[in-house]
Amino acid sequence: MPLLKELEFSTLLKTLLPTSTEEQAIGVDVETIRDETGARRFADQAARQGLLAIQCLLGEATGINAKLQGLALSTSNGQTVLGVVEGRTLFNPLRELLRNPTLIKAAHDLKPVWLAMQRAGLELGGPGFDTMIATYLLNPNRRGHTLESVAFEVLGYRLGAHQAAGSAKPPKDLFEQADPSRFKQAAETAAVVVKLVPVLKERLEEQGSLRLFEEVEMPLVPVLAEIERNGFALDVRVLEAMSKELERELDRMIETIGRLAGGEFNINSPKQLATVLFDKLGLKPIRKTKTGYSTDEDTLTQLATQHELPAQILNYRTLSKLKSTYVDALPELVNPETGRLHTSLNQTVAATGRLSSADPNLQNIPVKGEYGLRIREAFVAAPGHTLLCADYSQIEPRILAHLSQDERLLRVFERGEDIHTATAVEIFKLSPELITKEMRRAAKTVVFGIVYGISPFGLSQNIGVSQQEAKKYIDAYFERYAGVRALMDRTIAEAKEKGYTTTILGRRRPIPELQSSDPTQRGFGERMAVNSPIQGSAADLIKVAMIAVSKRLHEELPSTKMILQVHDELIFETPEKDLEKAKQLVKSEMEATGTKLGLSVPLKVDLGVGRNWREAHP
DNA sequence: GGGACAAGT
DNA sequence: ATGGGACTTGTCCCA
Repeated sequence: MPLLKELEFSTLLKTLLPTSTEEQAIGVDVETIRDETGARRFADQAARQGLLAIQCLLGEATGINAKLQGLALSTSNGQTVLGVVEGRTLFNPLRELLRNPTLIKAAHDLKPVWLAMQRAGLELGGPGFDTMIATYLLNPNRRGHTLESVAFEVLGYRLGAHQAAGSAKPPKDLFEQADPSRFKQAAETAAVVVKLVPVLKERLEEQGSLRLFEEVEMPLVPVLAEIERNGFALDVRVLEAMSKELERELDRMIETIGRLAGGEFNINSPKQLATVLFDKLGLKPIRKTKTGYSTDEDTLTQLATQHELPAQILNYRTLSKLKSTYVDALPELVNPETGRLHTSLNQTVAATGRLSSADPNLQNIPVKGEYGLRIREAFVAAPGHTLLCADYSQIEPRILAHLSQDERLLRVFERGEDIHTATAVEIFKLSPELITKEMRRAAKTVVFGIVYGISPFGLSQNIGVSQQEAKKYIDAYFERYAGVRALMDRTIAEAKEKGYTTTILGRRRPIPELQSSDPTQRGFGERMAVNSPIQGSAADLIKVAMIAVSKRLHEELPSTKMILQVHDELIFETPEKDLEKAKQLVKSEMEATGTKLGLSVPLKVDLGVGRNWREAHP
C-alpha cells in the first residue's frame, strides 16, 4: 500500500487514519446545529480559520434542479458541523459565514455546491478551492477525480469504506426519514476536503499552476454554473416536425437498402453490414478493425465506386445519427421547470484543459448538411431576445504563431491576411492570385495537421494525395516556417526531458507515452506533445475571456446571458435593445484577452447575430 | 461494458 | 504488410 510517498505526510496521516481496526469516520467531532446559538458558536470559530469546507446534502434532483437539504461544514481546526437547512432558511450566523468574503470556501466539486446554494437563496462569497479541479490541474490525464481516489492517493485515507452499505438514495426530505449515515458521510467528506486543501495547494504552487488555479479555474466555476443555469431555449416544434420527416425518409432508405442488399438486415449493426458488403456482395474489404472488417465512412466512400449500396448506407447513417442523437433526444432533455436545455460543462475531463459538455452535449450540435443546419434552427433565443455568437477566428494557428515566434507566421496575422491562402502561397510557392480553392483547402489541412502533430500518412489520407505528395507539403511548410519546426522539436524534446507539456498559463499535461519503448506509442506521445500546448493554450485563453466577459456583463449588461461555450466560441442571449452594446462588449473583451495574456499576435473575433443558432453562427 | 461509428472544435 | 495528425460525448450493437 503506497501510503507514505513523502515523509512530511506522516504526521497528517496519524491524525487521519483510524486508530482502531474498526472502520470509522475521520476523527472529528460531528455536531448538528439545530439552533441559532450553536450556529453562532461554530461561525465565530470558523471565521478565524480562513478555510471552510462545504459538503451539500442534496435531494434526488441534480444539476440546476438540485435542492439543498443540509450542509456539512468543516474548518481547519477539525470541527465538522452539520448545518440544518430548513426549507429556505439557514441560521443567520451560518448564512453570514458562507457569505464571508475573507473565508476560502472549499469543496470537492464546487459547481454543484454553488448551484444548490444559489437555488436555496444562499450567497457563497470568498475565494473558492475546488479539490477536484486542483487534482485535475495536478494530473489532467487521470480518468476520474473522485474524492475517494484522491483521499486515498493524497492522504492515504480510505473514504467510504464504512459507508458502502446504507448509503443508497437520498430521501425526499432529509428530516422526515433522517439517515444518520448520510450526515456522517457528508461530515467526513468535508473533513477530508479540509485536510486536502493545504497539500494540494502546496503541490500546485510547486508545479507552477497555482495562479492558473486561483485566477482562472476557480473564478470560472461560477461562470460555468451560470451558463448551466441559464440554459439554451429549444424550439421543440422544429424537431418534432423533423422527426416525422426523417422517419419517413429513413423508412424509404431501409427499403432501398434491403433491395440492394437482397434482404433486410440491421443497418445499424456494423457486423451485419460487413457480412452483407463483404460476404454477400463480395466487395473488397479496405481494412480491418479489432473485431472484423471496417465499415466506417472512409471505407464506404471507397466502396461507393463499385456498388450503389455503400452510398445509400452513408446517407442512412447520417440521417439516423441526426435523428437518434439530436432530433429525438434533445426534446426529452428540456427541463420542465425552465423549458430550456441545461448542459453540464465539465471542467475536469479533457486532458488538454478544454471544457467538455454533457447531458446533453451541446458542443457537438451538427453544423453541416441540410438536416444538420435545421437542427441548429431549433436552438433559439427567448422572445424579445437574439442570439449573439462570438467566434475566435483561427485561434490555434495564432497560438502557434505566438509559441513559435516564427516571423513569417507572425506577419500573416499582424497584417490580417488569410492564413490558409498565405500558407498555400508558401507551400506552393505561387503568388496569391494563383492560389486555387483546392490549394487553399490543402493548405488548410496542412495547418490543421501541423497543429495536431503531423504525419505524411495522416495528411495524405485527409486530402487524398499520395504520401510522397503529402510529405512534400509538410517539408515545404517547415522550410518556409522554420520557426514552427523549431517549436515542434523543442516541445517534443522538452516533453521527453520533463515528462510533461505546458501552456501559456502553465497548465501541465504529463505525457508518459513519450517514455514508451513502442514506437507507435511514442509517436502518439509526440503528437500529443505538439498538440497539447496549442489546444491547451487556446483553452486557457477562452477561459480568461469568459471570466472577463461575464464580469463586465454583470456590471454593464446584466440582462445579456452567456449560454454556451464551444471551445473557440461563446454564445449569448441578449435582449434586442442591448444587442449593439453586447456586440461591442463581447468582441472587445474577447480580443483584449490576447493582449492581457501577452500574445504576440492580435486576436480576431467574428460576431454573428440571429433568432436561432443557424442564423447567428458566424 | 467495450467496440464501432459519427457529431463537433 | 500496414497504419497513426488532436480532443471530446452519445448511440447502437453485442457479448
